[in-house]
Amino acid sequence: MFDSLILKNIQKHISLSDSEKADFLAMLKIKDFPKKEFILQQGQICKKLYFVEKGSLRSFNINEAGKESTIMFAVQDWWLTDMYSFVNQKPAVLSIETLEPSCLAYLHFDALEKLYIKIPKFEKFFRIIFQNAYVREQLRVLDNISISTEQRYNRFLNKYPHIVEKVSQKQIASYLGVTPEFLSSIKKN
Amino acid sequence: MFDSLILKNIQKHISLSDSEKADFLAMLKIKDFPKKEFILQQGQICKKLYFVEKGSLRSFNINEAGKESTIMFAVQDWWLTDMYSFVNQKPAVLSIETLEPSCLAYLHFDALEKLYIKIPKFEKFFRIIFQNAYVREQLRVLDNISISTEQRYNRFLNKYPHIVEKVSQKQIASYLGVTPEFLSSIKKN
DNA sequence: CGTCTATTTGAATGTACTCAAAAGCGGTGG
DNA sequence: CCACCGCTTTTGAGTACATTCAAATAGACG
Repeated sequence: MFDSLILKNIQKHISLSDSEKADFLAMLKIKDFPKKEFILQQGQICKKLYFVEKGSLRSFNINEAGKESTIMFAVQDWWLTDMYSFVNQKPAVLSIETLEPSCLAYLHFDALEKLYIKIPKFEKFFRIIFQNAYVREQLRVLDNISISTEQRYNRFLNKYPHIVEKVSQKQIASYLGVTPEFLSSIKKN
Repeated sequence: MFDSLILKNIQKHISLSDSEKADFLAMLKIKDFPKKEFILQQGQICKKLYFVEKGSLRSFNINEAGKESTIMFAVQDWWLTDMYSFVNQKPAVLSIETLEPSCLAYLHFDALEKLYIKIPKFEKFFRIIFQNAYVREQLRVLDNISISTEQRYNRFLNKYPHIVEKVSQKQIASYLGVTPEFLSSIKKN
């Protein structure tokens, strides 16, 4: 069987028989989105868990004061959703938009629940995915509270070179939690 | 069968037969620790996943500049470890110490691996635990980059009243990522 | 009671934001 | 292909937020 990118991603952590692959793919949907398309709007209930087959996206929050904060960028081979909204089925904290024309595979909330029952190995798969996501966010918290903005900017450049290519300075600033003006002044030095 | 706190915690998300409980408990160890005892030192390989039966703990990092940053506080009914070190079996980023005399249940890394195989339901359990932990950390990142220190302090007080009772101002400051002097000046207003 | 640490206070300094304006850049339509 | 428009990036001045350092006060604990 030809393995799409998402099957390769899954098989980094669990192995699947051909019939399991078929069952999984039957639940999966694939769709193309143009540039700057919103796939989730803050306040909606998030029903889908996305995987980036191609392209790039950004999830972000706009607070009461109107301040925009980028939570994550996602490029090819990344999973993405508003996890808070998805797992609790409560209004989304985040909006998600494409940064360029993108192809997304996704599982509906109900499909994932069925998948966990039909192929319990997926519990393991997502246990590992969430475990890694938890570690990643915890290390980001540590960066946020322990080092200077300049250091965090440099770490971002080193850690995510593929993302840097695709996003604006303004968006990086909103990921770091500083103003574009201040990030600009950092670069000068 | 009498259900200890940890069994109750687990059965919030999965149900266990008496024999499964017995298997699980056979892998679990329980130990008392005095106040201010280190259960993990930054740099060590973290071999254990802890559950707080009683007491309270703090995980924190000290960076090259000597700055101490609190990553989390854990009270009764919380799971705790250096997840980065535990899952990757690499040197710990964090130290963990008791804030008061505490009773901890814990699973050794190898025991947990066996547990996943023997009772696959635990994949589901920890999938949910890590999913929630991921959401929690992501929301903390959002707070860190989007709102003022004063607002974050107030949210901390509201969100974790049981923790506030047990920790010093200095430790809260290091959780928020500000100096104790500055937190003191915030309180004055 | 004495010691050690936490907390408060204040002055000086550095970090980051706000606001406004200019310069740069990319996409679109003529 | 060029001119224009809108958005991003830069620059700078003024202000607000946060740290550093030092010293005084208050609490915790043996």
